[in-house]
Amino acid sequence: MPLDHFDLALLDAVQRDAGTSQLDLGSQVNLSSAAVNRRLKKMTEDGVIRGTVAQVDAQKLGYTLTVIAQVEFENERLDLLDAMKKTFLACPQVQQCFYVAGECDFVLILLVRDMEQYTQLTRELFFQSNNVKRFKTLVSMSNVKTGVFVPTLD
Amino acid sequence: MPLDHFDLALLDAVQRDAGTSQLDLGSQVNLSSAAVNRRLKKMTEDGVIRGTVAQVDAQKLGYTLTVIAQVEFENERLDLLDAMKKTFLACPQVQQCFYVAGECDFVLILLVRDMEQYTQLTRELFFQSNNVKRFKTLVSMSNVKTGVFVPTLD
DNA sequence: TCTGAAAATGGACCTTT
DNA sequence: AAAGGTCCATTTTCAGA
Repeated sequence: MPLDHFDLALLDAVQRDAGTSQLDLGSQVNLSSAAVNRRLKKMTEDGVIRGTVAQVDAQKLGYTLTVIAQVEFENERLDLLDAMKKTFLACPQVQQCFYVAGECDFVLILLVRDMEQYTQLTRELFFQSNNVKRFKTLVSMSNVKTGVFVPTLD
Repeated sequence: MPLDHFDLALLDAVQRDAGTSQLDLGSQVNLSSAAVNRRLKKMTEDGVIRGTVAQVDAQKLGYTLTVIAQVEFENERLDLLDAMKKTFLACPQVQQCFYVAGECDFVLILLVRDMEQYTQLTRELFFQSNNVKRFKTLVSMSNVKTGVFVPTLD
């Protein structure tokens, strides 16, 4: 599954705008629309392209607050961690979750309507389990850069 | 720009798979494809839908490491912070960046090929400016949840 | 809501290296 | 073989009746 510079250029383009027609993509990278079609199909089959999603403006849906939470656990037993992972995965307000090495165990990015919803969520997510030693809350004042763009050139 | 439950159901669906045809979306939410078309068009014009993007597998492009960096500044002058924002925005390996209140100033999510690339980046991003007091590095052992999904129902 | 034109997708087939 | 190009059928989009 080697990716040549055509593939990388296509990945760059569709990560910016997945709505671009294969004809337009073709003229951007100097390829016929059929070749573009084949390459996109192959990269999708290979799992390089996992899918296409719409990006929704969180503000406009009332999610005005982005919160970063760092959660440290009492007990790091694998089954307990797995249970926490499942809880986080199932919570729609948890937009992202990373399990990290070092001092804190999970880093969460949460999208909430207001502080009240956040405090409510901390009860459900953190205190329900009885396994959270402490957590730290960072409130984003400005979402400088967001998205899921993967570098293609460097 | 009031969003009814049809709109929310559509937003939910296109955030999961923007490739779904309007006909399919229609049968999912009990609407004709024409109605789906009109609603999607309107929400795009209103900026509720900001666009559609392809999700690429970072691992498959060789970006095997996700790093979370917390950066604290010496001097919080507005022009210096703006300069940092621009630097972070321009760096492809900085996937996300939040400016936060409280003890640390920026939280970054970085996608890097290996630790060497990260240490190289810290030099370029953090030490070039001469304005970074300290930074903390958290290495993600497991990207439990990623994406840009905005809750639609709750 | 239905109909139809324009556009986009995706496969078949042929050619080149 | 592997990959590109052209052509064509099918599907999808999207505006007007």
